[in-house]
Amino acid sequence: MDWEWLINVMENEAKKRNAAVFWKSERDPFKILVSAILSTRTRDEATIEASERLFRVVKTPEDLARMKVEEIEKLIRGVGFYREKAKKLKKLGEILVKEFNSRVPDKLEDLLKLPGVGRKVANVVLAEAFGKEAIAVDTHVHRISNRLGLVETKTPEETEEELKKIVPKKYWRRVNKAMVGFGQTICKPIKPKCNECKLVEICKYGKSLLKGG
DNA sequence: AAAACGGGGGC
DNA sequence: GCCCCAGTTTT
Repeated sequence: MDWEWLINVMENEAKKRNAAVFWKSERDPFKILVSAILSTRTRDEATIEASERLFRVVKTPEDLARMKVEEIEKLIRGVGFYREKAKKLKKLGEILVKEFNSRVPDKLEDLLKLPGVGRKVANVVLAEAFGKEAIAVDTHVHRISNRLGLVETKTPEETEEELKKIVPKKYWRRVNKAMVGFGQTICKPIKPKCNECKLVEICKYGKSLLKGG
């Protein structure tokens, strides 16, 4: 597989169609972490709006720790599970202050201890906030990897493991980002735009459609 | 391994 | 209005 080519195609399509990516042009690990938690089961457009409202008030873990849950709730309304997330964010602030010196940890095991942080969020933070080689498998990455025929997996965890075997490490971060943008714009869950897709010829799913499936 | 959890957008 | 999308946490 020519990974450079594959990733380029996906990146270009996403860019052309203005895929919404919540961490775009953000480099503060704390803000990336908070946005990533907000993004759980929520589209990136909604995540971006809520993040902007929240970050007008919240700049640091201390801010989250001292705010009332209801205040946080109001600011992040619009994302899924916003009441749960408000509680988690307050707790997140407290934990970061108490146990991590108000810094976002850069180790997977530490990140996974934080409320609202699972594998996907943790890997986004590692990749986007700390520039580490990590693959964050959300439903886009999972779906596209399987459609293309890169992997044949049932769970996101499997997808992460399999991708790590076949994708050269230096491409991990780009593959990550590229597939999310590509999934939002072309390779959608329902009605993917295979007729506009530059990858149909190499895509297991696309080829099966062309045959008349 | 499976289910619970809540809100928004497309048709 | 109904159907579909989107990870973490708990059972």
